[in-house]
Amino acid sequence: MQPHQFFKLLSDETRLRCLLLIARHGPQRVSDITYALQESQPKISRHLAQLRTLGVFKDERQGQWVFYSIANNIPGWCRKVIEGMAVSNCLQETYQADRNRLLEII
Amino acid sequence: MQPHQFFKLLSDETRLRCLLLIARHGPQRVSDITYALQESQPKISRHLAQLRTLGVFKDERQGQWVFYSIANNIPGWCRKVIEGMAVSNCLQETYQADRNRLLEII
DNA sequence: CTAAAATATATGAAAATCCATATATTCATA
DNA sequence: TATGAATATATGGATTTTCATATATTTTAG
Repeated sequence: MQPHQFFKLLSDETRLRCLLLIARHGPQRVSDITYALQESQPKISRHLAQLRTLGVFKDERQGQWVFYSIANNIPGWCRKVIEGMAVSNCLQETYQADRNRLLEII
Repeated sequence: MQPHQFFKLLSDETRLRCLLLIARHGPQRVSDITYALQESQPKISRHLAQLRTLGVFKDERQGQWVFYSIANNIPGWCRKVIEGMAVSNCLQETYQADRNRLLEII
């Protein structure tokens, strides 16, 4: 994965929201991410697929659900960026609201 | 500047090359960046303008030349990402070649 | 000193490409 | 069959790039 490709993933707010949610709260079902972000299911599915295709996420089916999580072999510099964001104070209401809705249901 | 906007800047390889060159070697003239990256002058000028418009770069005219450099008031989380990249081992031939061409001429 | 040429950078307009989204549908599992 | 997830297609819109040219500054010629 080239640096600019990784940053392109983070350049879409929906994908960034998915990533940060999972970075903070661990593996999540598509349906729960969809609810937390209040977006359509195909939209979420598409963005998760992009994150998976470039190797940032892995997916795992458990019965009727598919869980997405951060791939365990991502490059160190990616992990550093992700974790840097997760602890940063630059994240606004949107991200906080996502988290609150997720915590309602998990 | 919102996180996804900053990452969108880094999502274009030309902009990332400009940014990393300046992050490592300090303020540079447009013409020198153009030579280092071996791209057309208008192309470089437009990408530098984007980085400036969002507040990542500042520009300063010195006679006939315009120098671009990293703005001194960028958010800490941006600086962290930039410096993280600059010392990372993920940067490939392209970036190294840019640097070599720059060092030829400065 | 002034006018013209040369150099450096920016920009308007058009073309080409790329991206995100919506809707409808399909696939997979229970 | 019902639920959860993925995909196909169409579309609108944004982004990138190029070409030609404009603007600004410096240098050179007269």
